[in-house]
Amino acid sequence: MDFSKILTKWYLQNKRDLPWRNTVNPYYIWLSEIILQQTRVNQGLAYYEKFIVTFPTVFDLAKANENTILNLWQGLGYYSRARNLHFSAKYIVNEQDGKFPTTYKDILKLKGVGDYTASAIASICYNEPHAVVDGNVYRVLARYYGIDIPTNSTEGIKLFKKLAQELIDLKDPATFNQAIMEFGAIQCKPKNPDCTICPFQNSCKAKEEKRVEILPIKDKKIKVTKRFFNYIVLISPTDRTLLNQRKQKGIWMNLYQFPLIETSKEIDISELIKMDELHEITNTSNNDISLFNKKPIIHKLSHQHLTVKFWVINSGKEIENSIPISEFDKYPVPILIHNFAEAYF
DNA sequence: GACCCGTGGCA
DNA sequence: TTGCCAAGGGT
Repeated sequence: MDFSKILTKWYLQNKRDLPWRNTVNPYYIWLSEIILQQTRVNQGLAYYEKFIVTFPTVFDLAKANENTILNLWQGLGYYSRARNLHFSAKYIVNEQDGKFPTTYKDILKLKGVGDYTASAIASICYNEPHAVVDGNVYRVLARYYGIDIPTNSTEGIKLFKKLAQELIDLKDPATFNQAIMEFGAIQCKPKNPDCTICPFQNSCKAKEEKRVEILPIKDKKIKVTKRFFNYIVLISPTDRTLLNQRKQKGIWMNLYQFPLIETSKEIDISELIKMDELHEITNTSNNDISLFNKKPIIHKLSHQHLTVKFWVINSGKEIENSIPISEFDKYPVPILIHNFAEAYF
């Protein structure tokens, strides 16, 4: 039996029952694929269910406010996915008469859709034989063929796409694509795969050479920037607080947060009260300041380590442009801010 | 081509 | 505790 045959047989016996596997509606498949980018199935599942209930059609998604969409996306990370999803929904409705693109080439034009996602949608919904290459596929192929070319190098990206494209079952690309990803997720796992029950145990190059644990190779470690955040949580006598929207490019774009004072190192209260930025925010000589978290919160993002302090200030008077604390949940916020609010409010 | 973008699970 | 990595894509 060839690779595709063995793989498909394994898949039909071992696949999970996932909601997006019961439809070929391109809108639903698109939603699921965007949600699952760089995200584990278990983490994305609840978000998929929320989205299809809240936005049953692309028209519902297109006409929603961005805040509503970001609010539903809250906690999932990589928020540009949500902004691009909204942008593309509006494009489909306003410029394509609400009709989802039907070819790989046209699907690829959607913002937030790259080669992987276009291949997934085109194969699952329209039976186009474009091979998907995600983290699972890199791992399966690197091990099966014993390839130590870095998967994130230009050469690697090209090579693995070519290999996947050669292997794909032209008669049923949808099943092949989902099978190889599922195989990578369940059987050919990153750590401690049980090769004794693998259907490829007699043909896998990495198994033969005892290199399963070291493959695939990935080069370049990402540089992590350290930043120091001081959030100023103003509380008015009538239980109102101040939120700002992050408009600049960078992390958490378009999400909300408390007024932020960023410093080059950790600061204490004596340093804080000397800062002009603080007085611009409080609009008064400060009086009632307390630190919420005695030990700074270390919030780790893929490229940044944040050291965060929440400074709570009772303003003693009304706050301009403030919002009722009771309406806090209406605003999309980073999980860091959400966790603070959960604990404090 | 290099760098940026979140969050959570796991060993 | 730390590093890895997850159904990637944009700039």
